[in-house]
Amino acid sequence: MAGPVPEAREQRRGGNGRSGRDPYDLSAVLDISVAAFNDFGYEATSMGMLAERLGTSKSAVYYHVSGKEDLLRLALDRALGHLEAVLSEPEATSGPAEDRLRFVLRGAVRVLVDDLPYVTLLLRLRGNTEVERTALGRRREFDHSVATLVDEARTAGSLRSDVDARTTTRLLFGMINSIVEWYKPGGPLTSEQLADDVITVAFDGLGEQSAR
Amino acid sequence: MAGPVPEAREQRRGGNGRSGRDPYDLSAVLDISVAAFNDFGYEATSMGMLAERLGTSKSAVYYHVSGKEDLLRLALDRALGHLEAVLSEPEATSGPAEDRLRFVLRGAVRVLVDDLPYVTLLLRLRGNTEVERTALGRRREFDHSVATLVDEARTAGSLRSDVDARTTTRLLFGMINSIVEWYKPGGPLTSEQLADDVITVAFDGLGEQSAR
DNA sequence: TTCGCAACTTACCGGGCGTTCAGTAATCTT
DNA sequence: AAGATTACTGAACGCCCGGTAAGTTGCGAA
Repeated sequence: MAGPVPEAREQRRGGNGRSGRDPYDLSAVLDISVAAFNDFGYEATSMGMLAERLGTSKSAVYYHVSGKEDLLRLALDRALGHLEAVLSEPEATSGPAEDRLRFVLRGAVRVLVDDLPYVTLLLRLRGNTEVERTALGRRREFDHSVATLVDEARTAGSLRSDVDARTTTRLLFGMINSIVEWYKPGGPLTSEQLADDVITVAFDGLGEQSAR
Repeated sequence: MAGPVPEAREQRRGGNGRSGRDPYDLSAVLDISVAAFNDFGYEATSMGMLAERLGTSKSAVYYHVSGKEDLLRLALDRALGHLEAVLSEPEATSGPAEDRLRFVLRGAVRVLVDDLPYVTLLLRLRGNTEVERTALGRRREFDHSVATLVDEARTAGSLRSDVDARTTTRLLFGMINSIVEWYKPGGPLTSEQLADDVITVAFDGLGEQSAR
């Protein structure tokens, strides 16, 4: 339970940095911090624990970031940036509503898996500070965009209309977001296969296969 | 942002207690504490904040419970007890696998809604302390029981078999558990209607209605 | 009228938290 | 070789946390 995590040293800059002292760079500090935040929860993770995992001192961390909250802000920016990028891709902005919806869902699963720790952190926010509330606002905007897509697909007749649209969207997100709680990269289930499964279950349900 | 929450006083024992001083009883303290834990997160909620919401002092809280962790343990016991009770009901233990699965899912949604704050707290645990790890163990056992049910329904041919059983179960739980993040009791959506919607979407999917 | 107990209140404690700061060694620049 | 810069170290700071000890109040019982 003590001492630096093995990967910590390997995530240092190595020989390609300007210094021969093998220092940390920001992204290595961020990676390890986010992992710790997810293990213990953001509030329950102390700067001392971060330092221990990084194999340095508390004050060394302050050379790279301005504080604990800054670390959180950087991490959330990354997760949100990548999620929002999905909505900007051409396949998300033109074509039949159902196709755009499927593309965005697939993209969301991809980002979720590629940036798993970062998105995990985002999805567990409680909104205690201004940084958290800002991030939650951006997340709500993303959700809203997808909800609009669901609405359009419903109107176009691609989605069932006997269940409330808002409920539909939320159950859909619930399913997708839950991935962060159990998906382990490197396991037998690839991210592509996972995305396929999500789309299949979401659109066709768990019941025995129909002819669709 | 300061002072006791209005409901605090109304949740006191009133005239039916033994004392005429209108004291708190344990369940009122628990209700308000769990609400605070959900608002701020368990770690981020201090005993001082709880006292403020209850309209008393920190040490008054210690008259009712032995500490912060005790409060957590009591709350988690309640949520887990009610969830486990669903599995013990006769409709969950006999009959066709698909019927038993539908009954348990419906029951889980019912408990989730009836004990919303308590189950919310349970679903957000990180396992930092022994109390949390014990609760997570019981929750895993519950999940495992439902996973077994899913397996049986698959074997009986009631569920699709082109998606991995483990993935199926997890997406199913993801959908159901997400309810705690958005369902507001007293709104237009009743808990019965919600349970119907969950079962419908889970089994038949979001796609346009088939003939099933 | 006094007693006894439930239900507190006020005052406090040690400890860990996030953060700061002065100093320093190693390295790059000139 | 000298100076500037990078990347730290170690010791402290003040604050607030969970928890406690001791005294006080209000009310029912005798």
